[in-house]
Amino acid sequence: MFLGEYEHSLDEKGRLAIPSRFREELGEGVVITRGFDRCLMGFPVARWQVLADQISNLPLGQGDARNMRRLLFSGASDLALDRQGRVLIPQNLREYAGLSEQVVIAGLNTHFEIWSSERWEDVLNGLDANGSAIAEQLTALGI
Amino acid sequence: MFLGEYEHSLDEKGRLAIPSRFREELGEGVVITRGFDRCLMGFPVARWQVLADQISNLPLGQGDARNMRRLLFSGASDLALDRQGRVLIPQNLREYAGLSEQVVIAGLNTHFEIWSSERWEDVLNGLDANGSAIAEQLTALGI
DNA sequence: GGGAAAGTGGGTGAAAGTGGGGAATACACC
DNA sequence: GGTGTATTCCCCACTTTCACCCACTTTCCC
Repeated sequence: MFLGEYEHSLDEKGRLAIPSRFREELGEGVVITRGFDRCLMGFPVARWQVLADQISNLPLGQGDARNMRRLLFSGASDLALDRQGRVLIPQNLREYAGLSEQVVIAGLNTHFEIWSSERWEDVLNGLDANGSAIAEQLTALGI
Repeated sequence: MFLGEYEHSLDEKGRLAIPSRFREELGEGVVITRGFDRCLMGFPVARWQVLADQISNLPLGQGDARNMRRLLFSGASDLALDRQGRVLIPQNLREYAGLSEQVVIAGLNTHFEIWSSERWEDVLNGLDANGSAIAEQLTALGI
């Protein structure tokens, strides 16, 4: 269960410390890939494999499915944490998500996302504006 | 069953004592999330997981649904109680709910809410003002 | 009134987050 | 083939934060 919002810094070498709460659930490795809306996604290896299988089984005929595969697989890399619990984010992924020094790591229950601080601010601000829509969706779930 | 209204204080370290009546029902852990109207919500872990699964099953394709998940899960936190029955409220949640020293914890049967004392006052006053409207809604429900 | 439990405050050692040095490897270039 | 640069993966070290423990005061209940 990945929960919470963490503001960490990307050092000069491009390393990012994974929140300690996440490390246990990740075990040895983590798969980082491109996500939607110019963020990166991180998965435990086991979950990634399930997801990868599902995507691979989508019909080749659908354009959306093809693009989904391009997004997910071409950017994916299986990374190990160093003794300090950090991973080296590949440069192409850093560029994709526009990561600079300040980075936000956000838990999303089954996986987590990595954002540049500025973009993350925008996401949160955009949500405030749509607060009522969220309330409605939650009500539909019986909360 | 979470019932009652408790006024507790948030200490300098951001810790909040959970009312002892609630502790048994929470067991070891509690999940605190952003709630509506700038309060925080607290759930027993088991109940939270039911909600989390429902939300996680929303379609990934919709931008709104993605953003809703980001708001909910990034604003959630799985916390353990210390031996004194307290939890450390993460700073981003403290800010969201505007918590200062005086805090109100209100039972809502299935979960509980955490308010800054000032805001809680406003809520109660609002109830006075809108009492009749609320009564009408209850009547509509056959209560 | 006495005892237990709840709420509050604070100290301390461990762990998290951060920065950087240096060896090993890969790569391009001369 | 040799050299120089860049990258990556190890360490180690520092600062800050947090989790844990202990102690005090107040409240509640018998």
